Amino acid sequence: MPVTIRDVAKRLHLSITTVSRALDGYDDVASETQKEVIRTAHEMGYIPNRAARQLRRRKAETIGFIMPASAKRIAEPFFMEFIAGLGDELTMRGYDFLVANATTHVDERELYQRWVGGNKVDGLIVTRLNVQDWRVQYLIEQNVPFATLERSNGRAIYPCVQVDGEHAYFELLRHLVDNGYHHIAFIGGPVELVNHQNRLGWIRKAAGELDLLIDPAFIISADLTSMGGYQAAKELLDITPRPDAILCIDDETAFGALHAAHEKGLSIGSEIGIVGFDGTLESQHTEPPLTTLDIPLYNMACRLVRMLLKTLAGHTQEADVDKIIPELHIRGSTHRS
Amino acid sequence: MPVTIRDVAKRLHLSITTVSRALDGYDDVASETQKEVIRTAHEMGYIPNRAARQLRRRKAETIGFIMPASAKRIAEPFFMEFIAGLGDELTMRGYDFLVANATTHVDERELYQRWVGGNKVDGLIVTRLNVQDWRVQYLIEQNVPFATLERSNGRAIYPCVQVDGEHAYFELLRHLVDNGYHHIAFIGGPVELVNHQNRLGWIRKAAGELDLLIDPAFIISADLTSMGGYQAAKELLDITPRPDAILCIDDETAFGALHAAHEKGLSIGSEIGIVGFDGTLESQHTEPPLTTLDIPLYNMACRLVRMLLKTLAGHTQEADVDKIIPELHIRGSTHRS
DNA sequence: CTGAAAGCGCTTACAG
DNA sequence: CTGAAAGCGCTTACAG
Repeated sequence: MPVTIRDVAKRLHLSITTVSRALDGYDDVASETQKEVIRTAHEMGYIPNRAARQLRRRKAETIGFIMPASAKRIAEPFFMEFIAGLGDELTMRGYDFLVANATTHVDERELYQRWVGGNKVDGLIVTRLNVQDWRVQYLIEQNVPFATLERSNGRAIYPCVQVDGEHAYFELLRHLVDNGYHHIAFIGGPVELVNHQNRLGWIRKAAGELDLLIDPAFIISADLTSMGGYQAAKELLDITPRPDAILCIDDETAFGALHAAHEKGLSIGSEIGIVGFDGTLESQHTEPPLTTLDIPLYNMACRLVRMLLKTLAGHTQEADVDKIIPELHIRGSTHRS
Repeated sequence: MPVTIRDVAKRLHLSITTVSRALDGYDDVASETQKEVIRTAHEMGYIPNRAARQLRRRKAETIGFIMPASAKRIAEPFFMEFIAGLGDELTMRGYDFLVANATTHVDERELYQRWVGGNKVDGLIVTRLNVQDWRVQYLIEQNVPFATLERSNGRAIYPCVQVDGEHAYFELLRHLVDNGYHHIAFIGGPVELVNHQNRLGWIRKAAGELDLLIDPAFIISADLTSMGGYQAAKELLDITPRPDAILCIDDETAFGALHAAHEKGLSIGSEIGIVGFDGTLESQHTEPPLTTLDIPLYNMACRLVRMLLKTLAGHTQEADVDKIIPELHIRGSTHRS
């Protein structure tokens, strides 16, 4: 039987009201009393029952994250790094972190409804946004706070962290051109993905400025997995004449592309350049190490949490938007020696 | 304002008692009434408030998983695959899944206390067990149900999934010998890890049966990350004469070892063999693809959940132990052509 | 500065 | 078969 506030009160001959207030740091409690209460509670191993507190306060002190259904596997380095950031920041602030992923049995929409309807979470973090995103709409309708990685279209205001890759892609393309790569291909994800459109847009813009033509046949969609990247790259490499540089929407896709290029017997870094996005730790250890645009995923996740909690606390000024500039890491996969 | 059980009762001119019972499928409710209630509740978008239910039932309907502090990063493919399995199985069964990881600010023990003391979880999943494991002790003391991946020493009974790699390692070593590898090295993890001891034990046993000597200098510990594997492998490869095959405690470590071998200019698969453990999806796409012992992490996680829920339901017979036999996947990293 | 009391939304003996 | 009532462990106006 866990220790309750009543036990603590009894021991001190106080009312539960006072104990509760002392523990919560109200200033209308004698500081002598407060000290006593805190000490005794600690001694007795009192830990507030969360369910009771939630019920009474009508707050869950919990933030949720639902793996986007588009994610074939949660196991992508991207998500783990991101989730680690969310979890750490939330834990540190005394919040709980609820995670779920859609399955064949339970779909994404149902999960949102469960959590929102059941008052299980005070807010949500949403990633992998689509240009039109029903999740954003739903949460706005339900009046549930959330923060997102990237933004969908529309003028709704909500806190988000956005990547601005324009300059980084320009740098990347200039590096590629300097190293003799001229026939650029792109393996993206589903086209409705904000990340797909943005990254492709930046590539096109940079290509324009550098007078590079991008063959439309060299723009292709995969599913953000290494297997998808592998298959897409195989297709690209079968085209004649074939591209000499493949930019991938993320590192995971690039891992598969590396594999395909090796299989074709191409010398990566001289005959073919391959580039990822995210700067995952794994990208340092591929053969050859992967050129990538590095974004601080862990920190981005922490920032999202902070933004969301700020919103919950009601300190919402206008739209809270954080811009992240990716950093170009040039490695062996694009380096003609 | 969300719909409560009271709203549903009012609408139907019933008491909340009856509504509650109808929804829970008690058999002392007229089946006519029950149908009505269920239909109306659904129509009105009623979703039970979890906090209230938890408080009343004194159950959280939540299972927790705390990332072991020994994990440098949650971002390891191993954990993601595992967590995906836990999450899917729990979500499917209507349970919530709480995740946390220790940080510099909040230590592992504190997290356990928070969850157990605060009644936040009904049970826990524990991984990466040590030979002596305080978590197991603590949970037994607190009388909190849990299930583990691998077992610590001692005779306590609790449900667990265990890998039995004896045969698979024998097969692996025979394959290595057949391919001309004779100087075996092992990059493990912290020595107190059950996985470290078991895997090394199986390797030693198989080596004995095949009359291979293992140089003690070739047994070395890293930290289960690719960076750790990279550094450890560099050290191993500097020894003269150097090992010609490196078995790693997991795939992640092996990724780093591959990198180190490439850097040294060794031809992997002919001059040096490298082997992982886990069979992560990433292992298919390394250069060369990685020989590994494949275990069905996702399924193992699902099984653990089922075992744990069975325990919660009180169907605990004797010790519930599942044995997993790894499958040897021979790939280019150990294949002399 | 402290306490008695109401109530968050459920579940569950108990009575009828 | 149905309902009135107690209570899970807290928080928080309100009174003193």
